[in-house]
Amino acid sequence: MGRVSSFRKGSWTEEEDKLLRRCVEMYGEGNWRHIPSRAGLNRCRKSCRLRWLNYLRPNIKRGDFALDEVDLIMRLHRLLGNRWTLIAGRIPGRTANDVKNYWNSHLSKKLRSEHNITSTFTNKFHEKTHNPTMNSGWLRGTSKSSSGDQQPQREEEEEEEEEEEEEEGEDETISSFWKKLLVMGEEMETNSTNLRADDKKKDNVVVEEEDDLFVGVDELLQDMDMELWGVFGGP
DNA sequence: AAGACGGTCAACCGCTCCTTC
DNA sequence: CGAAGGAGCGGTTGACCGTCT
Repeated sequence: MGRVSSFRKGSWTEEEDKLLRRCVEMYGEGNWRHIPSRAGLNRCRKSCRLRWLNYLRPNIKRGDFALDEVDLIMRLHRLLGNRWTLIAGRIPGRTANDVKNYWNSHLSKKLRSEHNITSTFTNKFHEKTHNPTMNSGWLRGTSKSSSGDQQPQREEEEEEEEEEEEEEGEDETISSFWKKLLVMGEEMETNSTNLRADDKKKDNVVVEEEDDLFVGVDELLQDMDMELWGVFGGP
């Protein structure tokens, strides 16, 4: 019904920020449908939510990314692909939009230039990590479409890939690596779902839990890296 | 000095997923 | 079980700013 939206668009004013902040502090996060009217804002709920999440929420870090943050982003992106909210969830104080922007403006270029000088096998790994089917479905364990019947199919595809790889003469480290990757991805998805549920209850609790998770994932990633480098023939 | 160009970031859009009935 | 509406996500856009020529 091609009605032109009457909602205001574009940059937020200080006054609008103030109204939104006060409203969220009063009524809490969530129920974004009611926030605009409660706050007296002529903005759509999406716009309000985004503004709060990316800019107004407490504990948001601004400014340059630290080296360890960049390192973690690169590792997690290798593991998860463009799952920006999952990646941002492991980096306290950073939003998905921040991470995505930083990736697009800094890291993707860096990666591309490194990409050009890596081996053909590295290319193969990258293709798999960035496979659209994996990005859209394989980690979304809670989704209707991928919960029951998708996984076996994915495993079949994996087996086929593994067979191909064996035919190409690459050792079985690769298949165990991908199996581990799948399991880890699912575990992380579960953790993140739990965190999101908690997120709605209490923000400061989330920060603590995320810190714990941050450490856990980092250790796991270090383990993964050992295998990864083994596969790549790196250090 | 000024126009062109490229980089960054906030915000929007369209789609998918989840929840409720 | 399916439909509808709400919530959330990732991709893309466009304005702004700094640098280069």
